[in-house]
Amino acid sequence: EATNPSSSGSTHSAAKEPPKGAAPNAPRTRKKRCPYSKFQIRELEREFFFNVYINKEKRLQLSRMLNLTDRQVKIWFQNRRMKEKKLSRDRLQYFSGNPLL
Amino acid sequence: AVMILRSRFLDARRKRRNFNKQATEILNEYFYSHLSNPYPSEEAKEELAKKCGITVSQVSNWFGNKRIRYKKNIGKFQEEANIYAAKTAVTATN
DNA sequence: GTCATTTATCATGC
DNA sequence: GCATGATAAATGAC
Repeated sequence: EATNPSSSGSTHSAAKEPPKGAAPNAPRTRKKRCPYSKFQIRELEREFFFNVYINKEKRLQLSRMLNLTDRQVKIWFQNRRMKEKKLSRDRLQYFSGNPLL
Repeated sequence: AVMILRSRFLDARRKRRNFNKQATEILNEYFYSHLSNPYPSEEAKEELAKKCGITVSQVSNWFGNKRIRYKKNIGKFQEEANIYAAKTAVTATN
């Protein structure tokens, strides 16, 4: 559980980034989805528990600690808020709409 | 008792259960009759959900999976496409 | 920022 | 063993 199953611990450095300017042709390949490690998830969840919205300062700090880009951290918080909202909707429907089985 | 329900709810999300045949029929019917634009509106999703006895989120999941899996291998779904095309053709003539 | 979506991955059914 | 439904990263519209 301690180590990162995703190779090399870095989820972005090895990934493809748009060429710095060498190739004007831009077939910007979508970044391959890379599941985060347990450690990364735990730290992200820990910060999410404190505040659902993360400021830029803590975001940069977290991204360095977890070896993620600030963009990845930002998007993770966005997705996490959507997940929380969906969980609330499902809970509401589950406990109100159905008789207790 | 509440805790039992709560725990059951929490891990019930990824405990997959296949939809019944009738629900799959309804979803496929809509998908193949809107193959040029298989993106049901929010209202259409709600109606499909009610008819299928599932949630709107499940309808969205089904269409998301269906679109990409169809696009990724059209040939595999050709037979299925013909079946529902014929079915909608029959209902159209009636 | 939200939010529908694409894509890959996960977990289960059979 | 794949089919299938749900979830996790990533993108883009607005």
